[in-house]
Amino acid sequence: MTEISVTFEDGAVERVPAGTEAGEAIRRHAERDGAGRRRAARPVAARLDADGSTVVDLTRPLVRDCRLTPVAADSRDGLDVVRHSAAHLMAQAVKRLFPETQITIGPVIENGFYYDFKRPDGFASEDLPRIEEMMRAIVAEDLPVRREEVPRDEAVRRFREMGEHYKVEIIEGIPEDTVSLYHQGEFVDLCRGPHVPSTGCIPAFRLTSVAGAYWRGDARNEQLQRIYGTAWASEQELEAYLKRLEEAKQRDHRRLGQVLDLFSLHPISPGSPFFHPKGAVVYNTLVEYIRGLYARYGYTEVITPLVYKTELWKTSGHYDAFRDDMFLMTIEDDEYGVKPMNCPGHCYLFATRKHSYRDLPVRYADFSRLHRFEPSGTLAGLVRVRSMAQDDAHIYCTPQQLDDELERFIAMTREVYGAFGFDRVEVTLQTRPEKFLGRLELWNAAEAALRRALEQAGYAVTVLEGQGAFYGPKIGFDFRDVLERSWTLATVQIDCAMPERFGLRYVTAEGTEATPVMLHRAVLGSLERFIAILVEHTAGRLPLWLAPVQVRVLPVSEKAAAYATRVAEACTASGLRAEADLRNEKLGYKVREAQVEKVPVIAVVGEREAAANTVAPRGDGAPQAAVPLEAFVARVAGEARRPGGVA
RNA sequence: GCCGAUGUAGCUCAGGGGUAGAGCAGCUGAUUUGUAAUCAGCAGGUCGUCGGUUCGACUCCGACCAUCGGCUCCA
Repeated sequence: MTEISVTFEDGAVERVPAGTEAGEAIRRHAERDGAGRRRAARPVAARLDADGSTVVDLTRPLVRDCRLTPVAADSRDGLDVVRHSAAHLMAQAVKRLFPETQITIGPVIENGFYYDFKRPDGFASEDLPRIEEMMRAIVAEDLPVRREEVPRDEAVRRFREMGEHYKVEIIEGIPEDTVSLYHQGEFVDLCRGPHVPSTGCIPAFRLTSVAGAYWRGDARNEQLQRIYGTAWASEQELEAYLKRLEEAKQRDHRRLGQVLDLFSLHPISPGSPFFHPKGAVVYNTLVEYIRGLYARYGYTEVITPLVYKTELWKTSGHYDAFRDDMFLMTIEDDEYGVKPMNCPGHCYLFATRKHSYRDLPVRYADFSRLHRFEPSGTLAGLVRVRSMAQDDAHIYCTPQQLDDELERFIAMTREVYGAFGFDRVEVTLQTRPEKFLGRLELWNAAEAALRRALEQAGYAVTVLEGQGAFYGPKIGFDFRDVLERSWTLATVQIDCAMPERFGLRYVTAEGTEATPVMLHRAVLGSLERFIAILVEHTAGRLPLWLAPVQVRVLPVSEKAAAYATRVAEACTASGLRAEADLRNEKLGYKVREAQVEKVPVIAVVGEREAAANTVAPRGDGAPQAAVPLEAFVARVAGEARRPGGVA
């Protein structure tokens, strides 16, 4: 029998007969290197370098010389394998408990996996513990997992016999002539693999939720039942993950929004937040901040109607695309709508007078409230609402000014992200979708301009083909928060349709008329969503300049009440949002409450401070030495200055 | 909109076919407090809404509404 050489990471070379399984080769190597065996966790798969760096089953026969690296369960690749195998494990358990169920697909996702099933009665949450129990039983059986390669027609025939019609459909769509199947006990699934060598190698998992999902992700197709699960290399890691989820819940803006008394939602207007006084402070302070920047970046603010005849959106093209998602009403035989966006209104505003190239660029900023009839099932806190406002603006300029305008916008975005300390930003370029308005050459020029601007700004860009708006391509600035979620905040879009559809013109230097270039742009995006993201990112500890209450003065007893009031007034006189907590409570109680409400500056005053005209600040959870009142006010007022002011 | 779950006092939650309970918050009083919860008393609920079953429904059934987790969508 011919022998082959298997080279390991440590340089050791193992001579084994051709056809030896990868797992066997790893075992031999580990036996020779006792320390290594102790060091390396039990592998769940192997990386076969000579074969295109692919991760393969431990049961894969080695046929030629190769480099082989064990893949441990707790490695990135290993977790993928474990999770994929957990998905198969779940499908097997489901088939045992509910044989009438058809299996479809079951991929790995971040932190876990899911499997989509077709079952006439669907699944209830109570089914999950039963399925989990069966999964544990199958783990205990430690069934070997076996890979089999079969001709595609053969696979189709077998799955058809099993009544797995979705699998048949999937296999029929595979171009290759041979497909791989994975067996474990009585269960067989179409799969590329790799998988763990046996069902006993799936260390820790939990089923988390049931959901509906559409076959092939298309709402026109029938609905399947999706079961989500999470799987880890050990029980400890599973527990740690579940704990992280709990902690994320503590930062949820819906919870904090209540604790901090920022906003509430009421069934009387679903998806339309009520901003409480404190929430309104945050909201308005953000608007004032952006207004301050507009003064420097050359925007002019406008105020435009909330309600228009629908003719407006028939012209813009929105009516066709979004009619069902608008608040519409008929009055005196005319159909009206509440505006879901500002752009068409701004086009009318632009057309109220004749423009010269000398007027351009025109930059209309608008903080109007917008209303969109978002489907009921999609509403979520401040993140997905029916009533919202953006730091919206539309720029009309000449083609020659376009590059400068894009550069100016990127500069403003950078300034804002810098002010919030958002340093993890990814940029996407979203190109022409299948359904689009406007001329192709405009689209091509617009996409080129956006590319140019991003290159100029030095961004590494991810291109999302076909993800642009129907009227133009866009750039998205995605911010990744502390919970590793990505949010598109700023966006700029070049409009390839509206200027022509609204017949917008300006007079050129040559005395001829031309169509202006139109940009749509926002930096914060929706104020509602921005507030939600900021609250979660900061765990409710908003930056001082945004905090609804910046200073709370706590008198030690009633004897210091008058002085506490004086301190709060001194703060207010310096432009700070300050209040004195004069309630008849012990100091510890008031401190606790101020901490829970995340008031950034706590100032304790007792008889000592009153006598010395000082305050005792409480920084990061600990009391500090008393400082003179004036110095305290000056320091806090300085730190609370809104960013972006003219120096 | 679709699938699954939840809905009891302002908030967090317990209860269960015979017409509701706690803690916190609120109010009143006592306490005058030195850095994360002082004590006592009082008050507070058509048990999400509507309909059905029942002698009787907050509890069982149905529809609807809202919220949560997903799917689709997101100008």
